[in-house]
Amino acid sequence: MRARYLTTTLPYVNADPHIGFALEAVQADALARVWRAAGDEVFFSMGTDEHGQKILESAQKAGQETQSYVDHYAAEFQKLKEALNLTNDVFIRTTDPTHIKAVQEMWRRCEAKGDIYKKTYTGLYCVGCEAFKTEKEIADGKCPLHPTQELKEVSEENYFFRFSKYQDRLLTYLEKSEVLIPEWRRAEAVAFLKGGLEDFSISRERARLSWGIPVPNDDSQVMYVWFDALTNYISTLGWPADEKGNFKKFWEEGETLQVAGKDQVRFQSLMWQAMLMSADVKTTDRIFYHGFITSGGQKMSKSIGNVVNPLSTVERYGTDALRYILLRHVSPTEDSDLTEQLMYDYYNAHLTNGIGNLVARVMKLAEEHLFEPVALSDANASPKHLSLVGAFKFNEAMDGIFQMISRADERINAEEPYKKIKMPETADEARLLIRTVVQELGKIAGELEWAMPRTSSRILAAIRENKKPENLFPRLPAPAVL
RNA sequence: GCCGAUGUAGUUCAAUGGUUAGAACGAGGGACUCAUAAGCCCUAGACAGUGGUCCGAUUCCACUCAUCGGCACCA
Repeated sequence: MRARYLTTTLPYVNADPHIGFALEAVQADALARVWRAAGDEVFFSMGTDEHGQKILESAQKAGQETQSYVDHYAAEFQKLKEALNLTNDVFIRTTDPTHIKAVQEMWRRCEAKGDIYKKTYTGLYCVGCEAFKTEKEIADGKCPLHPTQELKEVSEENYFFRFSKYQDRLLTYLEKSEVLIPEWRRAEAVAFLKGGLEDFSISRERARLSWGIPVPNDDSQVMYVWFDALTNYISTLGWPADEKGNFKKFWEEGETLQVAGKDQVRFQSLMWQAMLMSADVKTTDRIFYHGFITSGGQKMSKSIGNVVNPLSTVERYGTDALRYILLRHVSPTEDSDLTEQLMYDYYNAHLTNGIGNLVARVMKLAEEHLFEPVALSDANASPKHLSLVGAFKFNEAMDGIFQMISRADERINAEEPYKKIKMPETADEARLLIRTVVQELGKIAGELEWAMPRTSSRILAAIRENKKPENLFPRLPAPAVL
């Protein structure tokens, strides 16, 4: 048994939960469940990133107080826990007082190391947006949102983090195996490092951006979101006070794993690790980067109308159906496509016709012909499947489980217990066969716990009661054609 | 433009330097009936393009094209 720390990234709460984040959450949850099943002690953290310019703007646009705006969205993201049946132990919000204190302590430590200094930052400022614009945001030298106004070159004093100082140590960090998964993403991080690191700004003038964590001993500045948000990975454990000892147990002495999207390499594997080095905190052991979900071969966007919303998908298909789709039909590390039609096909072919129908046919036979429930030996996932999940091969583990379902169906067809039960001379043989397939079903249920927990327990309950349950995955009407 | 990843049947994926490139969904056909008109069996169907290395390439290399990510202050 060992202590294992697991976290997703914190989604930025200026929009509804994205299916890509649901993927990240479900992958992390699968890992947490598999580890617990193996006897490990797991600390699984999730949360929301709630500070910064974009959120302030979104709140203003919505005509809401910033705090109540973020409260609303934090609640939306917490709904995911129920909707996806997630087993995260904590939900950290970057507006939590304990997080704010932790970030300020992080700041003090980095400052004490001489890694925080003040410098004049000059950028192009759009008066209309009341914000600095990055090069990418500027078209033809103008802000696309306010093309009639000239951008102003504005300077302000900000604090900077001495990122450049950590170039060599980061290179060394990246040499360790499995710090980046998949391994080939390392090249990207190394290339970034070798391009030379620039110190990054970690504060803004409070006059321009009020929605942030105050900089210690400087009321005129608030922290920029990066410094704030990244610190959540340890503030969630109670760092620095660590009254419950979770930080020591799970971060310092345990194994740490972060799950993030493939666009996060720079932030998670470089900037965050440099901050940890500066604060003399252990770096993250492993960071797993998942791929993106596209829809119809394109990035999801409201204007295209191809957005797959996780909450409405759960409403239509159910929690375990979405978990199933994300774990089996989405590649762990490559981009994958999901459309209404694809999800409907997966649901029908494998859940309704597959596991759902198998449970119905087996339990009907059992209910009618067995005199007592079949006793199950402990239903646990097989080591083979557990290790596949532990190696982030969620889809391969799922393939293995669904092969067991096919084999059970094949067996029933081949051995025909439903026919043999009707003839007195083969009735006993039929009952034995039925017991065997019920046992097989129990095994399948045990295998499914980490992936489809409710389905797993419903199957086990049906076996215990020796009763055919309500259809697990009812047949649904086809989706409207787009 | 540079770096990395991906490109395999209608669709979603897999494998492999060498006999017939696997599977699932969908499609067509068949025998059955315990089950959610489900399940089972059979059939048809593919290696992005060009060039190279090699006795032999889908697999290795180069280039082209397409998609995605990165190339720093949007997280």
